[in-house]
Amino acid sequence: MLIDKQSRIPLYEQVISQVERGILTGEFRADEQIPSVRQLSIELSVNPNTLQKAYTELERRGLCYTVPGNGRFVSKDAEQKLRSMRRDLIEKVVQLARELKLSGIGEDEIIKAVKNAYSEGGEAPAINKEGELL
Amino acid sequence: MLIDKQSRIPLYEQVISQVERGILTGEFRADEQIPSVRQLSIELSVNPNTLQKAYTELERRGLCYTVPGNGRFVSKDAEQKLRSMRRDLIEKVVQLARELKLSGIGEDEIIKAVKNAYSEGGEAPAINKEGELL
DNA sequence: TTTAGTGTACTATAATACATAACACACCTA
DNA sequence: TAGGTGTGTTATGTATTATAGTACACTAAA
Repeated sequence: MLIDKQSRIPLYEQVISQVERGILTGEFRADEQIPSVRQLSIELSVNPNTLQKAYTELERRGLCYTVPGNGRFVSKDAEQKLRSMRRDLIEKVVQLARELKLSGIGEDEIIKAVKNAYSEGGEAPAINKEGELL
Repeated sequence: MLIDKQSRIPLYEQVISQVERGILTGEFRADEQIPSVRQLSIELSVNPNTLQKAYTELERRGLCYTVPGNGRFVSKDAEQKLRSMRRDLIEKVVQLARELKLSGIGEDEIIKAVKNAYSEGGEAPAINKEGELL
């Protein structure tokens, strides 16, 4: 598990993403235990409460469950649920794009805006060697 | 000029990006005046101080200059400077990627991480209809 | 039973970051 | 002079994030 303490992304959100990524890649399988808040707090040098927040959210999403006094485990349908959730998000994007198209906004404009939005959040603008917006 | 007040990206950063985008697209040309802090504060319903912060940063980057009592204008070499700046950022990414490659980390892993990082910041995870990480 | 490891809950605090409000001042143009 | 520019300052409010510290209940294992 890797996190970036310099990032603008909150630590607990990074942890959520990392666990979700682990589920999708097969690193964390159904009914397998995920690292405890205390263990992970040491490994990442992060406050246990921060991890508690991340895990609570993962549980709210139905991706893991708790066995009191024992630990936290990946839900049986976690992977399926994750793929479903992400498909839904993609679908929303598609729907929005359709509306924008009807409004007369060009596809290039949308793509530029999206990539521009991404570049704003990070340090690597979407641009080629000639300095052109892609 | 469009901004998203719901975005995680600070308003002043959005303004910076929008002006830079305007310079790259030719909307703002060399020695042309850009909207004043007061004018834009009304247009966007944003506090003048927030815009002042954005414009100060643009000036620090050498992309515009101030004529006291008159207004703020695009630098002659703003477009060139912007393209150069963005080329440098791309180059940094390339350098970093080379180091990671030498460390034995696969290209796919880097790309996944980058796209994952982007998806963390927004609402549209980089993933296909099958729910696979791209 | 005891111990150690789990999750959970709560309060308080610190540290930032962001945005606004409300000024005052200097400068230039018309 | 009047009105528009930029600049600078101080104070305030708000939200978010992260930490510290503590306490409690549960379970597995020695």
